[in-house]
Amino acid sequence: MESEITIYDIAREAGVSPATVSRVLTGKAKVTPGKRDVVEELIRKYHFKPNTIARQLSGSTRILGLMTADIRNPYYAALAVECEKAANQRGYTVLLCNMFNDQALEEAHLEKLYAQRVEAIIQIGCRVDDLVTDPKYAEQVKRVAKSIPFICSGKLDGAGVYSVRIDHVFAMKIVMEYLISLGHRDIAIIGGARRVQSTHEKLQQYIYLTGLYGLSFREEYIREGNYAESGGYVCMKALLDGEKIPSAVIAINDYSAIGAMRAVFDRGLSIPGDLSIVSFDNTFISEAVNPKLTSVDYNYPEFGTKLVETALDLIQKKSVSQLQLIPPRLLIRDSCAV
Amino acid sequence: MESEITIYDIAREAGVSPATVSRVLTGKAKVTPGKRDVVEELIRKYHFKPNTIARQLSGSTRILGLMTADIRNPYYAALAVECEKAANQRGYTVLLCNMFNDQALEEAHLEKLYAQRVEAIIQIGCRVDDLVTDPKYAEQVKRVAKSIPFICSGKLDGAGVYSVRIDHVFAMKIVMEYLISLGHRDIAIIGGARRVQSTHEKLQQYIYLTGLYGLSFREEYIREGNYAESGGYVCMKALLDGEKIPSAVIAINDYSAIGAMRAVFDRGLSIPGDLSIVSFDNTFISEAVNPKLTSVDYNYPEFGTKLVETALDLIQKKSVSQLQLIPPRLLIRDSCAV
DNA sequence: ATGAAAGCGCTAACAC
DNA sequence: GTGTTAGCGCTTTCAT
Repeated sequence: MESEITIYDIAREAGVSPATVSRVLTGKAKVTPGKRDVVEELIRKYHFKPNTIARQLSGSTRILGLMTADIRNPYYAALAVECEKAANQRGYTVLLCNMFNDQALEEAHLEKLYAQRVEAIIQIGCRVDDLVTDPKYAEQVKRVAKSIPFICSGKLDGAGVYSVRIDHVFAMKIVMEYLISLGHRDIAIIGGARRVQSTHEKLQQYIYLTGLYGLSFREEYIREGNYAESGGYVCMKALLDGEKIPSAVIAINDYSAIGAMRAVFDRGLSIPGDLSIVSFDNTFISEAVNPKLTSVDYNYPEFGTKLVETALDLIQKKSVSQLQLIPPRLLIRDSCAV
Repeated sequence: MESEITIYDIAREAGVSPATVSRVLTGKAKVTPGKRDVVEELIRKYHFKPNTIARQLSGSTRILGLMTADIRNPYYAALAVECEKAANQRGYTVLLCNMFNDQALEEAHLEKLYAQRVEAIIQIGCRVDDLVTDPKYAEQVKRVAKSIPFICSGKLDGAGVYSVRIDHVFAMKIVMEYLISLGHRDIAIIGGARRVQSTHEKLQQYIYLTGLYGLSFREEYIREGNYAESGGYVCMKALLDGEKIPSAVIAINDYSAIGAMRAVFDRGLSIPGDLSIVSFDNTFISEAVNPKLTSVDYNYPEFGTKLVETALDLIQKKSVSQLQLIPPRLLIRDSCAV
């Protein structure tokens, strides 16, 4: 481990001032070509890299804080990666924090990002997903949002933060109308929880459309679950044991869908022969299972880009709409039939 | 957005010097209880958080750089998350960089982490996976490794870096011996590429054990693929079209396994009835498919912890073995039969 | 125990 | 254009 070289070393050897070295580094000011060459030559010679920390201390950090519920979940991974790409393209670095769906970690990371002086914080998942906002967390966020723009993929009532989220009402609409167009009248929805805003919106829309199109409405066609494979399995099992088996099932996400599929296969039934399935999220899972899942795609590149652009606009004090909706689209594959 | 409060503000209001505020912040020196209380009260009152960047500039950063091939891949996600946990538990923060399997990004991120003055760099995936090291990259790493410890999950010849990796030879051994104990004699291996060190080791061991146990050896039982679902599908398809269909197939990872399964099902065959399958990686995919996959688990918590501990030992100038092997284990589920 | 002051490595305002 | 000089916000000697 060697001691590190600084702009002073370069300046001394080049016979110029540190400021000049800084100028060629930033490229923001004119430098006589001759001197510039000498300095650049030295930089190359020593493989000199300016200390990012020092730069940040006397300027902006150009770092965006990104808090995700759990990066191991493909939904979050896909979105996080798009945010990272979008940020990088715009000259920003992303500092990623995993919350593991743990509220204590969520609070700790928020403080950490603030202490790190990131220029904006983007949160996807955890308490910003709740239907009814936790006032304690809203209070905490409100405080940091006074000095740093805060953008989330859900909502946080009372904190005055910005939201960029999927239009879940529309998502449900395209799914239902697709199934209806296929002739389905007995449609169930499984796997999510009402306390989650996105699921709540979908459920509301499901009920509304059931009425609108005069479909058969049954309480037991709405089955809450844990968003995991196990939840989908349990829900579908119960559905298959019910008095009237639906002809189509909407799974709240891909995990729930594969659990549901397993329950169907266990019963010796086939998909889409005996039962049609649609899911939300369109992670790689949709492509990987057999049959491939028809799924609602959340348009991750656009979603991530919008999240980041909103953050950057806010950093530049531009005025931004408090709520922006991303339109999802249906990807038709092989899991649905009449 | 408000201007930010500093230790000077706290010091002034508390009637002490900035140094004293710093002392209560770090907790490394004695402060008269009375003064400490006043300062702590003020810190709470203003929700003051010391600027991490300034702290880093005059001290250590306590940041570990983590470069992953692609965090969307569950294998990397699982490992990255364990590294993050291990680091956090030891008072370190992780700066995550995604390389998207792109060599230009790999180089850029390496430089970025160096410029960021992380205390050590851990790389999982990309060129450290190559069987034959890219001398250009080795050179670059060697340079940064002069001032920062570099640890990887593969190898990098000539760069003098540290390796913590899976014992792939042993991994292959437990898989083969398990299949042999079940009575299989016609075993194929699909999905990986020889130019990848881990796959190369497995293939060597496969050939060795095939000879040792007198199994039927056929060139066409070794089929290279792209580590993705599509590769597994193609390989299995070819195997099913071959003159002698194997009774068991070893897939290089879970993705390849599900592709292979799809090919088997397409053919109207069953697993494990007609064909047994084992995979490596044991990501959540193994649990999610039907039948559940018997898979080699890479012991992610231990793997991640060892990676981080090695980094921290190196930071503290402790002497560490250049190569450490993590023993994998076989998780038996439902995808194998006689 | 505590304050004054130097310094971490860079950028930027200000002269020249 | 370029050098000089202040900071950026904190930690850490060094006195006292």
